[in-house]
Amino acid sequence: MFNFSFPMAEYNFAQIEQHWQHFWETHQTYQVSQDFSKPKYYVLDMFPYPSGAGLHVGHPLGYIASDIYARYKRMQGFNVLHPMGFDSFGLPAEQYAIDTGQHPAITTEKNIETFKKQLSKIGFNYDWSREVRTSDPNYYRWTQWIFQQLFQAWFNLKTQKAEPVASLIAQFEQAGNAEVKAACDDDTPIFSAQAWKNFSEAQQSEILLKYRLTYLADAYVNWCPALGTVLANDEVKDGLSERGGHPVERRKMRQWMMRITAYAERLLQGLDGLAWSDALKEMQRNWIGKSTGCEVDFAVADSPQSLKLRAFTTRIDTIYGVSFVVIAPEHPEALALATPAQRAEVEKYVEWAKNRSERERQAEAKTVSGVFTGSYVINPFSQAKVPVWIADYVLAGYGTGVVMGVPASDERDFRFATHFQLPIVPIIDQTKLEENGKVMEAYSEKTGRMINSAMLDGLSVKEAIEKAIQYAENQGFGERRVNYRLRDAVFSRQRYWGEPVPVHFENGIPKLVEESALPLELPAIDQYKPTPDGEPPLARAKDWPYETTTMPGWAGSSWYFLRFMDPQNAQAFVDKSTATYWGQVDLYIGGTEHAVGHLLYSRFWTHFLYDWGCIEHKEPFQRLVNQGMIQGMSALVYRVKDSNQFVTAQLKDQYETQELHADVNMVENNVLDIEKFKAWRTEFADAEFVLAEDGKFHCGSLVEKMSKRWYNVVNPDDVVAKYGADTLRLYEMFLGPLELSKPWNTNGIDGTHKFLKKLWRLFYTDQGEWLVEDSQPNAEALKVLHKTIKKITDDLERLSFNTPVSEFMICVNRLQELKCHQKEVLSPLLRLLAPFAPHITEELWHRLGNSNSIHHAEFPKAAEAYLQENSFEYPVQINGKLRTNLTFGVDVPTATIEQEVLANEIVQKWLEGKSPKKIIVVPKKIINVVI
RNA sequence: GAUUUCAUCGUACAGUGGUUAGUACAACAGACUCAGGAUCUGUGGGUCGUAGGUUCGAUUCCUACUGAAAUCACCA
Repeated sequence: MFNFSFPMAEYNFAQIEQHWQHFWETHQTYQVSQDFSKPKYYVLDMFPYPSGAGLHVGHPLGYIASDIYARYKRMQGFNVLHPMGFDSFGLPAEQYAIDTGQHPAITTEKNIETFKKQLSKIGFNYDWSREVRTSDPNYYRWTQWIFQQLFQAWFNLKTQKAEPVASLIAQFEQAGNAEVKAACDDDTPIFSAQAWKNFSEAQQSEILLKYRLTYLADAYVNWCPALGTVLANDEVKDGLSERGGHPVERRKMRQWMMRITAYAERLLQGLDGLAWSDALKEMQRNWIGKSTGCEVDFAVADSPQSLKLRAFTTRIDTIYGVSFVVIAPEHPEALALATPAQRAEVEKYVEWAKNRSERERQAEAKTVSGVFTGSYVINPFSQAKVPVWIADYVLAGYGTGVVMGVPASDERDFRFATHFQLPIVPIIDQTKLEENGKVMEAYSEKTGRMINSAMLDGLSVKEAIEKAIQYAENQGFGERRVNYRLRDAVFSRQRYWGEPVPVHFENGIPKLVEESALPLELPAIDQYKPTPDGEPPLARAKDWPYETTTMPGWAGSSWYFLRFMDPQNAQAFVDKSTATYWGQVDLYIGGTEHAVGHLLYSRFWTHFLYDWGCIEHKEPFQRLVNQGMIQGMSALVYRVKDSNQFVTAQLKDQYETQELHADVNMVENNVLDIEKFKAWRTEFADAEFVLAEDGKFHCGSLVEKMSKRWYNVVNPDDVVAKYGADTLRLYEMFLGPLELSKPWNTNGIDGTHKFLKKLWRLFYTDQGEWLVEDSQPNAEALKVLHKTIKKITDDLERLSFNTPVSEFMICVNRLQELKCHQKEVLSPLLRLLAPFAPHITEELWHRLGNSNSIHHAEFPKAAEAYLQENSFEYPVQINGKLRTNLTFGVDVPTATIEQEVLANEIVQKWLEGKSPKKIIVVPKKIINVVI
């Protein structure tokens, strides 16, 4: 049945791996069963964007870990779902299309094939029959469908869940919107039932958009001129686009938005139940940025319209220290507050602030700028009259866009007040003062007692906050309020290669495309760039009556984990009972770069789909592990200045040299292959080399990002060709803990390869003679085996993938010492190792005479019986120093041990006749006699 | 600045309130070989970041400091 014709003397990984990969594919070894009676386990990798560059050794790290875990769980009897797919919409393919005119679908298809070919060589146990691609119309039809559901939903704050818009309309018709508590736009007007009925269709549509979970709105967005599109907040880093690093500016545009803020509280609370790293949860908490405080009204003095400015603060206790109020330049009342005398200056400032890019604004965060409006407001607590300023350190999008300036207790306010010479009054007794009584620096701690604060004097900060809020609420000029830093997400992209938004417009009113018309497929267009008058690429399509922006990259990835459960379903995005069976992803492995993007959006959509009754779980990913980045280890050579002479690393300090990067593929264990180096580039062809004492040329090394630019990219294909997939898998795990970032250094790979050879030697002599015996193994060998089983199982349970490799090495070394070749030991050992090294174990498993796949065999269980000892040799310490060893049975009572220890000759000698103060017996550990 | 994580042979990682702190690579020596490679055998190498504390006993627990990494950072 199996062809074992190749030589057995050597471990021939190339033949073994090719043979079994083919076997698994033809026998569909990894196809997931639809048997819902078995316990399920869902192991998922973050699916990749198929870039043209292909894989480097960093990519498979997480895939290998999840692959091992999935195999482990299957061997334990779970029905394991372990799929793979592609996040195949995205910018690079589109950029390439703009440059070459080639349709992005074609390049994407090509890239996916490359990826799959590379992945297949590593021996993953993906069920490829479940593959999904976000750019496939059969897939994005459901992305569009989910979008439509969000459009038809509003978030009821009373029930804390999404409900159909129809129920909202019913309420409007009954009683207007005064009693409706909903997550909605801040500028939503209050109207009566009658008013609602009198609204035109367009007006009603506008109102409803303020409630829908996906909606059109004029918003300040991150516009990236270089990419020609808007970006979400998490796609912008330090004022530059995450992709490409282009400048980003603020621009007001009408955009599709996602009302993720509706779920802010649930997204925050939900974190508590998840088995994610603290760091990651903290990042999400920071991003959501909940702050509890109070809104308070400042009436504008001498205002004919009795205008009020509402400020948000977490420190209402400091209200008596307010010496000014600042509003954001974008604040709607900014110009209205300008007195005639100040008007010109205010206009100038607002104009200036508007045109500043996000980057400039952040880069100059420490420089103070602002302008006085000429208006004053009344502090409702003290009745003090304070000036109103406009400054761009106040953000329009957070809170109310109005800040009360308390320079003595806020650093930014302090800087502002100092710069514009506004009064600074200390209101907490801990505030540091100069000798002349001036405030030295802002005191922003929440400890101390209030001073100069009338009714709050003497209270602690906490008490003062509580009292002030209650006072404000009683007096009707303020209320308790929770704010989130989280913003609604911009959902429009002015690009081609994304999901079309399934909406058309009738007289400017957005209407959903009929569900039966989905998928709304991407139209063919002549060029992939914007139209000459700046419209998105889809505006080029003939007869395209639909929305011209497309969805962002995160749309398709926000629910793909659900599609894997039921990838072919044409009736629904996932069958509900199937989704109920598979439920949450039990283990999700991926990079930390998606901490606040993908992982937050996916949680949002999953919460929504739960509310909508489509699935029965709220949180998509129960346990999540962030694998670390694999960095590159660059090789450096040192060239003597102005010459073609190179110096070995040890001697470089004796010369004046410059560093050059050499390709790491010409370097082994830091030794440069000089011939390859000379052939690498013509300019090096006749280079000279100053060698080290050992006659070799050594390179320096440097850890940096793996990148073509540094010639330090290692392709897994090359490693597989040289050592085999099993070695690559073991080595990637052996490099270190999964979560840690670590450099790829091929130096150690020999070690893992040798290990596999040693394993082979347990089965065959170097002459190819079969060594395996059916005889009974001795107790020692069994102990080694079961100790290993226990350790490996424990390690896997806590997702430690590097330690088992070292444990396997110890085990094989020990078995070799013991000359153990018994089947009864080797068979469980193979099953134990199978998740890590699936090819060699499958091969040896069949050579042991098995006909089923080892990957469907049972994972061995540790038997305590083999691990137990019946006696223990105790180290005996006198005052913490080892003096002798004594052996006792494990069940001897400590009292007996104490007696016998004291009676012992050597102990007696050390006691020198004194009686011991204390005697400590730790069972199976140690005995310590204290004198 | 805030939060989180971390610090153990030359390097990368294990490990532990308790005897002599392990594994791999690298280094060194030997066997085999014409030689190299491969293989095998053996050897050396660590005050467990620094300083305190708890304890009979601390590399392990606690505190401070130092250093490193990641994320966030005008969010009122």
